[in-house]
Amino acid sequence: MNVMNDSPRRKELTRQAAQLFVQEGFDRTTVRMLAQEMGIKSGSLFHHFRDKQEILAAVIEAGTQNALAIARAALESCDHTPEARLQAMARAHLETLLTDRNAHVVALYEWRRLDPEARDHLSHLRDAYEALWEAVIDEALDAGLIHGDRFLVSRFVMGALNWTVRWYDPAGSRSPDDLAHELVAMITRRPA
Amino acid sequence: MNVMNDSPRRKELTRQAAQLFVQEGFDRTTVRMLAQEMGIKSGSLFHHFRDKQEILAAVIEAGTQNALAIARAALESCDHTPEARLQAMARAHLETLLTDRNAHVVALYEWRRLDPEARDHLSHLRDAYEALWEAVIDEALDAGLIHGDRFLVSRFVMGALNWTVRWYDPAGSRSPDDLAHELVAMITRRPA
DNA sequence: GATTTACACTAGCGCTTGCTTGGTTGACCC
DNA sequence: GGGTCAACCAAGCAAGCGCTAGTGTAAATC
Repeated sequence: MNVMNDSPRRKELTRQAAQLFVQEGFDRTTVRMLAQEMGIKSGSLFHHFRDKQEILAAVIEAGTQNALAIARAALESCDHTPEARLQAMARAHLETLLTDRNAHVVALYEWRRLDPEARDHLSHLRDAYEALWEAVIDEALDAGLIHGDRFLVSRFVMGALNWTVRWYDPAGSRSPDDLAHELVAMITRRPA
Repeated sequence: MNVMNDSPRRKELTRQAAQLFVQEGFDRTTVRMLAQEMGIKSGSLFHHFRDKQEILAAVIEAGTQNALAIARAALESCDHTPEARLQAMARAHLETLLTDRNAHVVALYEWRRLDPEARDHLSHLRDAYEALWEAVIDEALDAGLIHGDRFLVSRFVMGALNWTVRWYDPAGSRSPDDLAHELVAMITRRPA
């Protein structure tokens, strides 16, 4: 057995699993369906993953790592004004929906299906991502760019952004940049 | 069999099912678990519901009808200013989380588990609810209370509100009225 | 050339699933 | 006091589930 390594093969299988989990939901996706999608037999699947739960954890971990990397890169390469940083974070968040949508949908919808150990491990990753957001929102509050309760504002913003996976069409006419711009304009008190 | 009636018994069973669906998720909730929670045997369940899918549809329908009724009542009893109406809608939305949280969580998380016919029927109900929101947002836009793209603003607001089921604690110190006030203040351009 | 490693296969075990069947119970009704 | 009917039950079926055991094999490593 080959558990918990980072082989390219395993990464590719994880990507394919993410798509099925989105289509069918984790519980409805059987190991036989996963295997067929991957072009192998169901028994062979357990060479790469200890059990079905581990596939879910791998999908969510990959998505969160990706989001974290994109957000960090965006913060490093943007202007250091609170408004620019706010917008960079929003755009980065929406860009992950382009590059890795399946994993993010799974992370949002199937989080509760993780067993306690995996949830514990992954919640640290997610906390790191949310900490980035809260820092940026704190700066915007301090600068007087936005007003209100720190806790509530960050929850409302995260909600608005996470909800986009329900309706955002990457093939449509609106770019992540447009959406980020509109969102920042909505919550800041200056005209867009 | 007794399908698709509105007996009080069925309503009570639906309420109990909602709780289990929230705790375990629809797919993980077995008919035996449902029956035990209801104090009957699993076979008896199919006297009240044609199949497991119909229980899910009943839960979601009850929650959406409830939300629609509360929102309509709130709009009728509030001031006719755009700001008051916006706030009344937000507060009504959050109040449904107090009175009928389980059903709403199920509607948000398990919508995709509905079969096509049920989804078609229920999406009309949901559209009616969202139409209320879009009308109120249109008024606020026309009045210059908020600015921006009509479609995007309503999606962002719905996202912020729907996301509250993830973190809002009804037993905490913040009332639905507080939250509604803060949200409206965040998106309108006047100080709170 | 022998051994190890990575990856895949076949076959199926033990269990749970949603749902059905055929029948019982007790309250109400003309 | 026979008939009706909603509500429930015991028993179980057919299908599908996650996962395991044991084996084959080609490539890499020694």
